[in-house]
Amino acid sequence: MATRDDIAKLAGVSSATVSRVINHKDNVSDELREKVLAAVRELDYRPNINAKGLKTNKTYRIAYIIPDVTNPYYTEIYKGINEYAFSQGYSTLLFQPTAETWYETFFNNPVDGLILAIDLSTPLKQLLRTIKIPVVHQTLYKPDNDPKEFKYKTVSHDIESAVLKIIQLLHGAKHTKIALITKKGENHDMLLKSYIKAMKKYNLPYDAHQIVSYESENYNYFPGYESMIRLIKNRPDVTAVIANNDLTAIGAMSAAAAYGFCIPRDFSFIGINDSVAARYSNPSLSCVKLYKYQQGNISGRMLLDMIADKEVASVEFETEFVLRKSTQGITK
Amino acid sequence: MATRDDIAKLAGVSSATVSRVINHKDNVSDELREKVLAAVRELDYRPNINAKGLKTNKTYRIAYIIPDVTNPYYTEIYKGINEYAFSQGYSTLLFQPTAETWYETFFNNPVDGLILAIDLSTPLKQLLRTIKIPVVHQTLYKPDNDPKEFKYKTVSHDIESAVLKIIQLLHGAKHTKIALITKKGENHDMLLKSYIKAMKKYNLPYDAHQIVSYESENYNYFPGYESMIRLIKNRPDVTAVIANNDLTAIGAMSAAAAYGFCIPRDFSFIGINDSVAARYSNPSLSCVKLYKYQQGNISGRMLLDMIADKEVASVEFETEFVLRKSTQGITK
DNA sequence: CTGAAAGCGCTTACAG
DNA sequence: CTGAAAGCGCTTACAG
Repeated sequence: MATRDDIAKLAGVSSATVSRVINHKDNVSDELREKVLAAVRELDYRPNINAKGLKTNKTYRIAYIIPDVTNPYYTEIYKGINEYAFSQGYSTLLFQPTAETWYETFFNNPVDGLILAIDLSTPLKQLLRTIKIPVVHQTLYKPDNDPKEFKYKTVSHDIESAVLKIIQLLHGAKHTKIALITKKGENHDMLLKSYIKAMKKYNLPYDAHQIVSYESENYNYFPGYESMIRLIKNRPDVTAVIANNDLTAIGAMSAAAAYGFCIPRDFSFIGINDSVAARYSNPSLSCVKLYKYQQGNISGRMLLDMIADKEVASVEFETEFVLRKSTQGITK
Repeated sequence: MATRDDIAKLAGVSSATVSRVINHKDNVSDELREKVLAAVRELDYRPNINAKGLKTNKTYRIAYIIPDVTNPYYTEIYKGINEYAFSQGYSTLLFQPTAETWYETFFNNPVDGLILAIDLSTPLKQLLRTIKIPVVHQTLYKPDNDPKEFKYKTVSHDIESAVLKIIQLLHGAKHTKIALITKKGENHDMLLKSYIKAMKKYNLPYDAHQIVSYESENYNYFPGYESMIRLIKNRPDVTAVIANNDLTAIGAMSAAAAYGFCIPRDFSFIGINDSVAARYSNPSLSCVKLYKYQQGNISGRMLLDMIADKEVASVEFETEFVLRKSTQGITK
C-alpha cells in the first residue's frame, strides 16, 4: 500500500500538504491540491486509519450495544445509525456483550461514543465515569434523571400515549379484560405503569394474573410463548393481550394456536414495534409502530454531534397504531 | 489513560519488557512478569490498539459481509464467528455494503480477513486481488473452482443431498407436483440444479411455472409472498412448495393464507435454514436445518488460521430435516 | 500558503 | 532474560 510519503514524493510536495488535502483543510493552493489529488488517484492511496487514530486520539468508530443481534428490531435501528455514521466517515460496531465479555470487548475496541439499547447498569455507569465518552441511550421511555458524569442524551418513544391509545381502542371495541405480557426490568416497569394508568383511566379491572412478567435475556418468540401459556392457565377469560414486543406477541399467538384457540375470536393480540414479521404472521399482527430506522439515524446524528462537542437535545418519537388482523372489534 | 511507559516506570522495567508480558512472550522472568502485571492491574492499563496495529500492520479485526443485517440467518452465524474471534482477541465487523459504499466501507475499516456471505462478484475479486487478505466464503454450495489469487476457502452446506431428501420424503407422501421458490443468482442456480436432479430421479414432472425465481436484494418474507401469488395464479394444482429460505417460506404461507388456502391441506411448505421464526410460524414450518452457529464458529476459526498462515481446508456441513406442521403426509 | 520536525503508543531486531 | 533505540504512518503547532 502507498503511504503518505509516496504521495508527497509523487506530487512533489511535503507530507504535511498531503495531510491538508486529505483532510479537506482550506489553506492549500489549488495548484498543489490538484497535484496531490492526482497522485492519490494514481496510487489508489488510502490513509492508514491506525496511524491517524494514534495521532488524533480518535477511533472514528462508535459502538451500538444491544441485547440480541438476532432480533431484527435492533438491526433495523443499526441500519439507521450506520447510514448516518458512514456518511460522516464513521464506522459502527455492533456488540452484544455479556456481563463477562463487556469490559474486554470494550477495551479491545475503543470507540469515540456509545449508543446503548440496554439498561444503564451500575457497572456500566462506573465504566463510563472512567472513560468519559458520550452516550446516546435508546429507551422505550424518557428516564426521569440523566447521569451527569458523562455526556448523556436519550432517544425514546412516547409509549405512555401509545398504551393509552391501545387501551382506548380496545375499550371502544368492548374489550374489558386486557392482559399485558412484558419483560422484567427498569425499562419495562414503565410499560407496566402506563398500562396500569390507562386501565385505571378507563375503569378497567386488572389483577396480578393479568400481568405476565417474564425474565429473559432477549425479546423473542419464546418468552411470549411461555407467558401466553401461563395466561391461558390463569386467566382464560382475558380477551386481549398486549405484548412488549412483536416477536413476543407472535410467540404468544403461536401458543394460543397450539392450545386450539382461534385468533382474534378468542384472543386479540397487539404488539409493540411493527417489525416486518408482524406483517407476515398468521394472522397479521396489529401493533404500535416504532420508528426504528429514524430512531437509529437520529441517534447517530446526536452521538456524532456530541463527539464534536455540539449542543444536543434528547428526543422523543410519537408512535402510531397499525391495524391488522390479530384484533377483534377495532375498526380504528 | 495509562500508557505502556507508565507501566514500565511503575514496575521499574523497560517498556520492551512490558510489551513481552502483555503479549505473552515466554522469555520474561517470573519476577519481572509479576511486577508488570501488578502495575497493569493498578493502573487498569489497556494497550492502545491503534499503536499496536500501526506497528504490527494488523488490525485485529475481521469483517463479515452480508446482504441483509436484519435477517436473523446472518446474525446467528455472526454470533458463531464473533464468539470464536473474540476468544482470540479479534473483533468482528458486520457490513452490509451496497455497490456504492463497498470500497469506502472497506478502506475506512481495514481488516485482516473477510468472511463473505455474498456472491464473489467480479469487482470484489478485483479488489481482493489487490488487497490480498484471506477470505472464507459461506455458500450454500461448494463452488466448482476456487480463486487462486488470494487465500480462499469455503464453508458450505450439502444442499444437494438435502433437496434430494426433501423430494424423497414428499414423493413418499404422494406429492407429485412440487414447486420451488428461489432467488436468482449464482448461489441459487445450484439450488435449482439440485431440485431438477432430484425431480428427475423420482420421475416427477416439472415445468417453468413450477419454478418461481425472484429478484431481490435480500431473502425475506416479501419475495416469498409475491412468488406464492404467482404460483397460485399459474399452478394452483401444486401441492408442495420448497423455498430457499425460512422467511421466504413464511412469506409464501402468508400469501396462501391470505388467498384462503389451508396449510398444509392445500399446500405443504418446506423452508431451508431452520431459524427461530420457523418454530413459531402458524403452522410451524418444516425445514432443512442449517448449522448457523457452527458454520460461523468454524468460519472464524478457519479465517484466523489463514491469517496466521496455517493450513486450512474447506468444509461442508451435512444438513438435517426437521418435521413440523406445514407438511402434509410426511411422517419421517 | 508551505515545509521540517516532533511525537502519538506501540513492537522488535539488536546487543549484551 | 533485559534494555536502548528505531520506526510504523499519520497530524499539527511552529516558523517562515
